Amino acid sequence: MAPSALLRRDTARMGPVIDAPHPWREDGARAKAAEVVDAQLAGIASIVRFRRGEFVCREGEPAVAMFSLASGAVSSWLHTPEQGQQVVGFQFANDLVGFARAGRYRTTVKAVTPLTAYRLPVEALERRLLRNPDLVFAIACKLSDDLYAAQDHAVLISRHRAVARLALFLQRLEARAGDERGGLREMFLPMSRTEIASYLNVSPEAVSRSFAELLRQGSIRVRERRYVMIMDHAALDALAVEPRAALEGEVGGGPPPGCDPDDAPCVL
Amino acid sequence: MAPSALLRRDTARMGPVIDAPHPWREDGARAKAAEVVDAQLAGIASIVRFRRGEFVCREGEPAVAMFSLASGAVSSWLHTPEQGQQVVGFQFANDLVGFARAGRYRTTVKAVTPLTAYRLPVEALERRLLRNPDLVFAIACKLSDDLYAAQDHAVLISRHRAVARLALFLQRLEARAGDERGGLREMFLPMSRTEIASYLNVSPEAVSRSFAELLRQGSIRVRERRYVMIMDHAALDALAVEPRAALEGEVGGGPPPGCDPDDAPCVL
DNA sequence: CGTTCACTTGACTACGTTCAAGAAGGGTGG
DNA sequence: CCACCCTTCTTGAACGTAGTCAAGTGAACG
Repeated sequence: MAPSALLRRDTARMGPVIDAPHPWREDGARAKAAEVVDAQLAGIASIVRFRRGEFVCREGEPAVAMFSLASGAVSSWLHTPEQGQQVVGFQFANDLVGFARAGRYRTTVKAVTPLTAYRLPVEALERRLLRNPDLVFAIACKLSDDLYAAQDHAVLISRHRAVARLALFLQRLEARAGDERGGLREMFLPMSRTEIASYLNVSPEAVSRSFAELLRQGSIRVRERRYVMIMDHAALDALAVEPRAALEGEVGGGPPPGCDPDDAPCVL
Repeated sequence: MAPSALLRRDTARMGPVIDAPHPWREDGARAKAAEVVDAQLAGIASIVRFRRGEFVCREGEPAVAMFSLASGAVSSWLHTPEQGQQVVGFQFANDLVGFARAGRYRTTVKAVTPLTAYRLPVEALERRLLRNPDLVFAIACKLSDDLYAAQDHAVLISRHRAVARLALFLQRLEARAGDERGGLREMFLPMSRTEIASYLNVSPEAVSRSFAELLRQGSIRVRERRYVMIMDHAALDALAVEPRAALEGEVGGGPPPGCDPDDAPCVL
């Protein structure tokens, strides 16, 4: 059962789930009692399954539906200036994919495992959204989570050493999969080395070398290439912290000397 | 008036503005007639001003309000593993900042120009949100815009040549500032070289060298360090396209041979 | 059992970082 | 108004790390 850590889902309830932390509650409160929100979606959702490697949607094509992932994992891709594409994120159970701009999908979404999802047609979805503030609010919370993940991605690929990126990546995956459980835990990496390389923005070779280095120093243990156990979190933390002078200490030193001395912003 | 390109705002109307494109309309339709949405916010907003270098909010502090920017520009910072901080985005007039997670600000927001903003206390804001689906919907659209910007940021800093990053950055700034206007246009860069460096994830030295290179080849013209005019968009495009083998062509070749031959996902 | 693709390992090159020093801009004080 | 100071920015030179090309290994599948 270890491999399913990233793919697990509460199978007791059925139907699409929009589950995100509330931005302004300090405790771990959810955006809204999930049952209420999900009931709004149950009527318009249909179950779809994808095989590994299949596309859930493609960047630039007309956006006809969104997808709430029930089980499995996907990678989200974006075209790059040089005609290639690049992984900008991974999504798992309970995540929402298929976001659109100007009526077209923003990213290409590809199943990296066998996938089960709830398909939510946009017309019906939009009708419900404009009548249920709770539902939109829950989706907004989900969106901000995605925003934060994207920002974290930028921070991740700002580490220079490839091992540092991999170390951070593995720790975040474990945090996402493990949540509350402590102790040593093997986790399943559903994505290929190539996809990891694209996400970390390093060459596949560098990913290999970084895995090798982590193995060499004993911070991780790898089985069958896709099962990873973190043996030494501290060592990984140490790698993530690089000597690089990334604007240490307080940001930019506050108001420059040229500004008025009174500190408080004026409220009119 | 050229310098105000990035800072301009429709001064005809007053009050906070939530203005984002509708995700599912192909034309440039807005999320909702702005007047309706903004009227909801007018009652709870107060005007605040910040001087250059002042902080609108700080990462980790209790989130008491959000801010709708009326004029000026800000930079958003995130702490990095090595105790430093890093620019994850720039926001301008009509943008929303001060997003939170678990009751605390997610980023540090710093004014890079004199700033005017509408302050929206979270309690009042949340009350309005939970009663006005249109309002939440508009904010969700804004959030997805921010998400896309963050993803684009990741794509931007995936270019390894520093000139490529700068070229892309300048083009995006111009696109954001200029919108519809064609032709040569000088634009104002409100942020410092150091902030640009942090956002592009290169050293300040590399930013200098990249500016020098763009100048040398005549693609841009710079005045007083902060006024830039793009002379040759094609040259900048060419720089942004690097030889790098970034997974060219179709992503990952579709379903691997191991999968069933039938192509369509099964809809239950 | 053979073929294919993904992954790994090795050597060379190139770009950016770093360290160090110098130039320029803005603000303050005289 | 000018001179001074501080900060920011620019330029230069050596090092380090990842990219690239190339070959080799392993696994998965037919």
